[in-house]
Amino acid sequence: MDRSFLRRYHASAIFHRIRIQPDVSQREIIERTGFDKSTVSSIVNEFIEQGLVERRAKVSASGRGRPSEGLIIAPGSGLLVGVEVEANELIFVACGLDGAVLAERVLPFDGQLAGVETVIAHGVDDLVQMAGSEARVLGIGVSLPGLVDMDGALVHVPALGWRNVDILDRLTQACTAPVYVGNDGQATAMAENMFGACVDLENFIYMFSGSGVGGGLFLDGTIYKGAGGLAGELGHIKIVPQGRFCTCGAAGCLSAYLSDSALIEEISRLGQNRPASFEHIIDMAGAGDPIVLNVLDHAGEVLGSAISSLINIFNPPLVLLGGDLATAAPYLSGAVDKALRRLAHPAMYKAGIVKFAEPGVGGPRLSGIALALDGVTHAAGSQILP
Amino acid sequence: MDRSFLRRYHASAIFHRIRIQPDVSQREIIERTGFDKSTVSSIVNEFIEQGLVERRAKVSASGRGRPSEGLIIAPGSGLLVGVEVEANELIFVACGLDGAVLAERVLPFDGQLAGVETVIAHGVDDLVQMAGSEARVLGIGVSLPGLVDMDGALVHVPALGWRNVDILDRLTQACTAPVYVGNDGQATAMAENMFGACVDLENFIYMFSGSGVGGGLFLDGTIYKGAGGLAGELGHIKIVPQGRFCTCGAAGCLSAYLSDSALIEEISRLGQNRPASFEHIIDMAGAGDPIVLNVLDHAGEVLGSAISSLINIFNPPLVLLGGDLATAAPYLSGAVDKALRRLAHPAMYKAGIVKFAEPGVGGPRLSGIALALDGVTHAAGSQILP
DNA sequence: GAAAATAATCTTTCAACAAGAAAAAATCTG
DNA sequence: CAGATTTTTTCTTGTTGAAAGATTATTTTC
Repeated sequence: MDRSFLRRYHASAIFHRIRIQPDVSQREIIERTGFDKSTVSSIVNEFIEQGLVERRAKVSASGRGRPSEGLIIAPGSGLLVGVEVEANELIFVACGLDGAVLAERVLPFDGQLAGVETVIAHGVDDLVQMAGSEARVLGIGVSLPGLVDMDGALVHVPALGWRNVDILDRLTQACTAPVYVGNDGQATAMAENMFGACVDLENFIYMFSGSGVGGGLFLDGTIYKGAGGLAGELGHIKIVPQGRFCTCGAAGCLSAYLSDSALIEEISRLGQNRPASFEHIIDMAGAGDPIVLNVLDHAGEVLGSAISSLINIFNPPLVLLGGDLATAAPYLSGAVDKALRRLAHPAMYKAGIVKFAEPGVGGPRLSGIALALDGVTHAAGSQILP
Repeated sequence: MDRSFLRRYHASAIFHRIRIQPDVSQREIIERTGFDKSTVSSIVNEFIEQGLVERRAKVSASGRGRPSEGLIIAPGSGLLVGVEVEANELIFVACGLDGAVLAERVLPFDGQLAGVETVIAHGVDDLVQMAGSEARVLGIGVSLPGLVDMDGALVHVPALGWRNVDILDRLTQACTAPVYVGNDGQATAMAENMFGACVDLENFIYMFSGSGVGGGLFLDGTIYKGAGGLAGELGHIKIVPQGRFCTCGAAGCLSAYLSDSALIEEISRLGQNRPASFEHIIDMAGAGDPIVLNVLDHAGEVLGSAISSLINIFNPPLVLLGGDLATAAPYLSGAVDKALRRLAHPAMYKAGIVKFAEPGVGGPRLSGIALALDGVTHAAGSQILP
């Protein structure tokens, strides 16, 4: 820990406070963070000099005394690009440092490993054109549906069959701005903390489903990565001894009961209609298909059991469920709640501790942006914050 | 984070470095921690002035140049007392700040809640007499076999039937030295990090069994307590859907398959001999009792499944198994290893990632001491470190 | 218009790290 | 054996950055 650690810590906290609470005054920052007024004043002025933060008169004439001045992240002070790599598409999002979305684009993706870095680099360039901002691209965050180690290498992407790809190196070569990569579960958890349902929460567990089941552990204010960077593989919690086989090679994993393909398999095994996709399952459930409803109910039970383990392990104030879990919320939540009441430790379970994310809002689409913003504000060598 | 945060951080790191590596030189500290030589010199000298640290000429004349001076924690610089509360006994240990055990005593315990604080306070006083040290008692750490919240209140002790006891307040009233309380699993994990198998490990998961199954999560250099202080209840991970009933009220918990009483039940259900205790089980296993061996093998399988979940969740470099799990290691490890190879994610599983603690050594007996030392060196208001 | 209230800044002080010189204490070398 | 060399530790000086208090700025209230 070197000399300027405190300065960076304070600067980062103040920056994010302004970001998540636009129009805060210095006094509010002081109250909330407990930092000294001189510290806040000095750092805010440094930000303003850099052009990172702007002041504007507060609309609300609050009372007597000198009115406070609102602080906002200067909209044109920098550009972030987020890329979400999925099995069959690439989602590009461009944001200001304040997290305001400026442009968005989805490209189909064939899953070819050869040349991905070029495809992504071009996609980023095109999106920056579209965004039409003069601001410099400060960081590119790439969220990946697989295991990403501490060095930014992809260990394994089950959905695409990739193994041992030094994706960070490749992307850094191909792109002109600094690149930050990460696991999708971890990145989405970060996004939920930065922009979504978990702003101002110091501890929560995030879990999502889709082609697989993943998650992120947000502990004491940051993503917990574990010794190798791979922590948070919540889809491979064992829930049934000698249970169904999973893509990871093991048996009885949560993912083998909850992923889209697992649900599709189970529904087609029990009935005569094979759903073509997860959206189709939701349609069938909406139409009242009893087999689908039954399968989803059982999935909810299994999910509730896994969540109760997580609650007993982490004693979290919130477990947030996203991705297709959030989409299926109406058909899962009953069984989940029932399982939780039965299985979670009474001292750690409280009603409302498990929430479904708003489908489509905030989190997932911004997972790449979260990686970029985290990189830009925290990573060593980044020059954005003092 | 106030001004002296860095000083405290540095002082704490230097103190513990000297503690776990007696006879280090300043230069070694500098190399290991990366702190500046001035910082180390200044803090070490402050310690020496306080009488907390002593210098002594190093025996090994290493080479040419000025020989380094070895630093040790001054043996008489302070006394710590650790108390471990168990279902039927109280274990008292007195140590110096260096962790050297000076006295030890075990008292039978009737499990009565009324007056425990007095019993413990007297036990502490007697032990301090026995230790025969002039040093002042700097802290008393009390390790409790139940859920301890952030305020030091006991939420629930299943083995004793206690609920909602403000044990910290009571003990603080009864004792003359500062008291620190904690959950046994968390405290033992701390002890393993301070004195045992996990010195210098930043991340590991500790799990133990006995009258119940518990654990501690050591993440990024500290015990993770969760939002409410209750994190680490690894005994209540669900491993079997609709499984055996557990003392926590749920079903299918690991504890219901692995605790001493669960093993006793299972063995007596399958055979005609009911073991009187866990020690008896080990004797029977040693004698080659096929039923006992079979039950332990199955327990190992179940344990391996739970550990594989933990590995997939935390990506830890080590999972340490203590308590009666360590005692039963010869009869468990085969099944555990087999389950791990089958169930843990190949990217996160490495041979040797799961270890059994040395039975009786280090960890458990020092769990109270770990709480005391942690309190004395980290807690706000403690005046030992600057 | 003066007083009171509130927000932000400025000035001074102090703690703590940082860098380099110097001192201390040994070994090596000719 | 004397001086050179090496290594460890301390001392001196400089700089950063937070803490505290006074000051300034800007409003409302009376």
